[in-house]
Amino acid sequence: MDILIDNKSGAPIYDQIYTQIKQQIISGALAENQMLPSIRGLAKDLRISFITTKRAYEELEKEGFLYTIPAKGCYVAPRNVELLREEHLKKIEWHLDEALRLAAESGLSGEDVLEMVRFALEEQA
Amino acid sequence: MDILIDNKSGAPIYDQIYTQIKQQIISGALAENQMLPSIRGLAKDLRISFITTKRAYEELEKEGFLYTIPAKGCYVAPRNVELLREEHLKKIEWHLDEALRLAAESGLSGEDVLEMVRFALEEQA
DNA sequence: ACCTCTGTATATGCTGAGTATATACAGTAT
DNA sequence: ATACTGTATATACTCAGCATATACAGAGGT
Repeated sequence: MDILIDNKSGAPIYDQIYTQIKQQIISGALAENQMLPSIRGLAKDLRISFITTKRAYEELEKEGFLYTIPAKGCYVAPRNVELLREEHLKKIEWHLDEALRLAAESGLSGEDVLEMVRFALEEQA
Repeated sequence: MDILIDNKSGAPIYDQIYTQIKQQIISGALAENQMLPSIRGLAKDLRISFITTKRAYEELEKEGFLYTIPAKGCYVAPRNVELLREEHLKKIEWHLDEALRLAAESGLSGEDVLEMVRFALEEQA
């Protein structure tokens, strides 16, 4: 497990850990159901509090990248389609929110936006 | 000039002022070169510090929505409002298209997306 | 049983960004 | 002169975010 903490990076430690592990899971460098380093072991390795590694793991678990068995360890979650769907949904929601925000700034109503969506749908078809 | 401050909204006061004036400029409710209420007058009106109204005006000026003549007043910047609206519209369309594209990839129907928009609209309100 | 490993839960200290403010200043107009 | 404009600087308060120590509870090998 190679995690590098860059103190100059400005990014929070827990976030650096979160990002690097997430990448390794997505890239397949970490196999499904493989055991991850313990939050305490990794913390000792990086010379930080284990609460910080725990936070990174919590974040990853919340997003479904790993699962935890108390008193045993943390494991890479089997990557399923649902997970990717969730990510997609978040992106879609973000785009819609952004569109609505801009619409509000331009004085457009929600109904106007709905109309634009219907129009775009017809275009597609 | 009708500005409403909602203390329960959670949004900062300066931001509420900023957003409402910006909206009125973009929508055309305020004409080009029209004089805006003085930061002090508006502040007195809203019963807040004039520093807060100043901050809203500063933000608007930084984005080019108004210009200031010291010791005289603040004025709506001459600006092709139509052009600005067009830019906004393009952005909105792009976001919607992007959302629809991702939705299609996830196997969501157009009606699903419409439902998401309606939901987001309720959330906003 | 015991010790040591695992993850969990709660409470604490610190820091920085964000928000709103008063007060003193300087230019314009009547 | 005075009554408006906007400007500049310094201050107080709050709150979210980050990292932490300490105390707890279950699993497993010696």
